[in-house]
Amino acid sequence: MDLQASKQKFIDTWGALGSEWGINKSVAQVQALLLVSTQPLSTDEIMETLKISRGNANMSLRQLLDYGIIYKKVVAGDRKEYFIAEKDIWKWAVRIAMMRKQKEIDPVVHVLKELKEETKKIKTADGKEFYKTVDDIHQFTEQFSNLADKIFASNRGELLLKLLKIVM
Amino acid sequence: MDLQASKQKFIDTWGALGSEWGINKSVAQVQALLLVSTQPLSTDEIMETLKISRGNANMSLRQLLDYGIIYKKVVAGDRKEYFIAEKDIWKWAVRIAMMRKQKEIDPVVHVLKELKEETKKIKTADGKEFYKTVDDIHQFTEQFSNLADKIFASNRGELLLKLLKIVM
DNA sequence: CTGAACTTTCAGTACTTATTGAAAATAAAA
DNA sequence: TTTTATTTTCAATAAGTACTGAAAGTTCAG
Repeated sequence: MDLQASKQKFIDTWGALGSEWGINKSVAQVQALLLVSTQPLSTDEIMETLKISRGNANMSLRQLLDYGIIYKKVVAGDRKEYFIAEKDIWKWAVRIAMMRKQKEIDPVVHVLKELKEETKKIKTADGKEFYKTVDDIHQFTEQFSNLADKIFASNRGELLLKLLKIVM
Repeated sequence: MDLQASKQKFIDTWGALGSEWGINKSVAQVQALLLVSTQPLSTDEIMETLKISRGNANMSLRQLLDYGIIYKKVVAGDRKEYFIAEKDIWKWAVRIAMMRKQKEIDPVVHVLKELKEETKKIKTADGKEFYKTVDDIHQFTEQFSNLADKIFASNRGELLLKLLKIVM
């Protein structure tokens, strides 16, 4: 199997993983393609390689730029825009993780807090049981949220993980 | 706001969270409903509360049973099946996490290994760069996979997390 | 300016996933 | 065994999500 085939396999696998975790397949594939490309790529090159439309390519690139995990690269003497991927996984993965946490987890934690607030004074058995159920989930989530922040929201994540491996 | 409304808010929030993370909304809502219910519930009660069809209710319950995060409960003198939720979040959340890891992450790790194997002997700059890209992702993933296993695939997860909070 | 090169937008369409409801299957009671 | 209650299945349909392609918008060289 040649390198080109391996790259294609990587791109396909990455697209499938993305789909399963709520990231658009094309978006994931474009990132994968840029990750394994040695040169900056233009929209047309991406369209051709992935066999996707201009609209799709453009939207996917925009999204990845919004995420902050790819960059524009000016190529001298060429009017087209070129793109390169952030290659440091500790940068791009952490960025995705933090964004999704903020967008999808934090609002849930907020609702859990509200629910506890709303029901903490209820004295019925039913009310107390509900409070406990919500509280359990809230505490569980906060514990992981804390751990995630410590690992991700610092630039010492890699070191921390290596230390954990030693002590645990 | 009364308890019933709070329960509904919990169910809705849970359904939305599920959708965002690849778990069918109805499945998530049924689990939420059982989590906040003081008694075992029948299919009919679930259909009525969540306003979903019999087919949907039945499929959702079956899936939750497959996941192992709800149980059947026999009610004396009643022919219908009743259901209760596993209330221990350290049991059910860990189960979901491990199942998804196994189904969706592990195969990707396997492909990453294959890709490294396929390309490790390539001597071109391009080949070496690809190997490094894949290797970075592979190592990153393995580090988290290890941490996850230590926290989840043991029954001391809660203790571990508390210790981490102290030492980190 | 003007026109060519390039990018963005978005209505229409295709594809995927979720849901319904009724028929078939199963299980218990009469 | 027959009847009745209950569960399961699944074809049809709805809802949600992704993708296309062409038109509109933008930018820049001449």
